[in-house]
Amino acid sequence: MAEKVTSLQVAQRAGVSQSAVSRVFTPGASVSQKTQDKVRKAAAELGYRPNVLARAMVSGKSRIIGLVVGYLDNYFYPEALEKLSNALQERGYHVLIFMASRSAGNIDTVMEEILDYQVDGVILASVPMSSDIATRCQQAGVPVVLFNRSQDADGITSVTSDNYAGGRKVAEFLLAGGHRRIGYIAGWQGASTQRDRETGFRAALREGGQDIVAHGTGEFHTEDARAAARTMFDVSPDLRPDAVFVANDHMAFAVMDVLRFELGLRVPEDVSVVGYDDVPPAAWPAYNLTTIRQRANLMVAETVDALFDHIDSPSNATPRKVAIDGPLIVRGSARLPAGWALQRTVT
Amino acid sequence: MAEKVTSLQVAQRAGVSQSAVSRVFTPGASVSQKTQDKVRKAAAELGYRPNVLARAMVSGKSRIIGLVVGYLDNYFYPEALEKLSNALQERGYHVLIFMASRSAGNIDTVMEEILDYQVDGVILASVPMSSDIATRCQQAGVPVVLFNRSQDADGITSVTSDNYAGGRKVAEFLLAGGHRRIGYIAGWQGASTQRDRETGFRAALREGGQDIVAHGTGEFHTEDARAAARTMFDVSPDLRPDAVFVANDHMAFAVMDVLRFELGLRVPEDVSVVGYDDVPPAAWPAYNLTTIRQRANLMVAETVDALFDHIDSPSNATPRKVAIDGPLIVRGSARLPAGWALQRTVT
DNA sequence: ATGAAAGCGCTAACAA
DNA sequence: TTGTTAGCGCTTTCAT
Repeated sequence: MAEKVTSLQVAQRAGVSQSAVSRVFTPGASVSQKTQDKVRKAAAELGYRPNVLARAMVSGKSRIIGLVVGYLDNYFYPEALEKLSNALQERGYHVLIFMASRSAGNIDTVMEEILDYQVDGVILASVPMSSDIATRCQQAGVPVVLFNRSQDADGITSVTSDNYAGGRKVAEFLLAGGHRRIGYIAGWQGASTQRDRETGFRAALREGGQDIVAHGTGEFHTEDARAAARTMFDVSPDLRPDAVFVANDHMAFAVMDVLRFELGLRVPEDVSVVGYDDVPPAAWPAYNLTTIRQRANLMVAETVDALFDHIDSPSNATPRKVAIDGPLIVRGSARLPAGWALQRTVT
Repeated sequence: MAEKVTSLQVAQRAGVSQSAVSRVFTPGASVSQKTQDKVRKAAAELGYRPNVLARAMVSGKSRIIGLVVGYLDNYFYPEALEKLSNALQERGYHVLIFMASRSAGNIDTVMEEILDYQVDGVILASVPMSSDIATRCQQAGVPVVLFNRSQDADGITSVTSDNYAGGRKVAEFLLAGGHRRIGYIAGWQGASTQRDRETGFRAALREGGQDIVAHGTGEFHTEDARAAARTMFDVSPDLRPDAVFVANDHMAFAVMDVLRFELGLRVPEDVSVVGYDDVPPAAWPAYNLTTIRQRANLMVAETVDALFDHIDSPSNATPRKVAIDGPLIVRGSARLPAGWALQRTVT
């Protein structure tokens, strides 16, 4: 069991001062090649590695980013988390996870904990009360960026897909497909993603001379979505919507299941279904869901960029709101407008 | 923007020594009620919170657990991660994520990084080369536990489901269902989970007087599983297996898709399919997959227990290998043996 | 370019 | 119970 090796030990073995060792392991320091070599050799022999925590104490930079996440059952988040973590790792940072779920105590506890760790920045994803947390982090001088959620008023940086535009695209697609009775199953109203998707959707619908004929709320949860689907579709055929836009894929799967397996309806022959996110199961043949793609790679890149802008420039980085356009991925769950080609998606 | 508040400032405002403040925030310390009150009041007024990093430096305990994970696309892992993180949070610890994926540099880099952070313990999940890493951590004096993976030889603690028993259960179920041509689609051979599942499966099959008639390898990846399914089932009907056990759900979905949507076979009428893990999509009606449940809650609890045993007792905690039995969840993807009841699963 | 010295914010003996 | 005193391992002036 290798004992802890300190810079002092390396210094002694190399016959230099302790600060020399520190310099060798500090990117922009001034050390002679000779010292460099001696130190590196000694360090290698001893298996020395700088202690990140000690460095953090004196430098004030922990190289830790706090990621606060509410839940991972929407499969967009595991994907985002993986990419986020990878991107941060490449920059020499690491992700410290904070679950802000129902089970884990209240949000205030999480807030205090995250500050205790002296994180260099915070990313908030799928977190209820995002705005409160964000504000408190900023007050504490910790850069924050909201991932896949936005905040209207204040100057908080956020990265989302262009949910308004996405909602519009779905409406236009459904309109073009000749649908006359269009329904909408919403997510949690507290989320900007939900609100923007719905706003864009309804705006484009109205421009096409229609409006939604049915509205349900799934709260982004499977069970609620299921219930909403039953209420919306378990009615006489002439009252039944011929298409439904579901605020995210996670709920759309549940809705499709109710439609096909509980109500015996065919998708898309009887009802067209469109989702949002393009999580992996959307491409699975059993669902083959038409949906708006959230470009996780781009969203992550923008998030990391924005975060480091704030970290690198103590105060003069201006808050930004990035909305990334995502394409409509046309699969088989919605009737195709005349002239539209079915998109073969490689999974 | 609140400035950093130190224990010294709190001490001055409360009119006590700095160590008094420290004691107030140290669980098992001896402080009078009077001091306690004064300090807490001053701390509240100043918005003071102990600096975890400083504490870590002197105490040698960072309250950080390193979680090394290879990928999150098998949906068993996001679930596990969420539960793990919650369980650790309850104990005052937090999870620092290290992605050991293809993209992120080699495993050695990850190893060094994880040690740099002075983590109190390491959990390895779905990581290639687990054994190497585990050994190196132990050498560095950092407790390790393998999650959902085991190591035969050495004394490394691991927590898995009882994969051998699980494999047996599947075989017995298939045998009871009257299947005569049973196939197996394997996961990555480097994983103990794969090996144990296959070993148990074949052992029970042999006891029933059969053996697998077809074997494919999916490597735990969707695409490979798809290819394996094509090879195995795109043959003349008399050569075709009438049942297949797929080493995990993630691959089983892909196999079912190939069977139904590419080859036009009915499940379970033409082919019975059984998976392993019981991830959420297995319960979705579109798949309705019969599978062995990995009890994530129990596995997480055991993992955390084992880890803290090692953390709390520097050296005399004995390595353990926990294998948690998981039930067969009978759904509709496999033909029911006479007398077996279909299990209604609440999703 | 290098060493000496002063802490970063805290805990842990040690006295009192 | 309390205050005083050492450091934890490192970065960072400040001299040299």
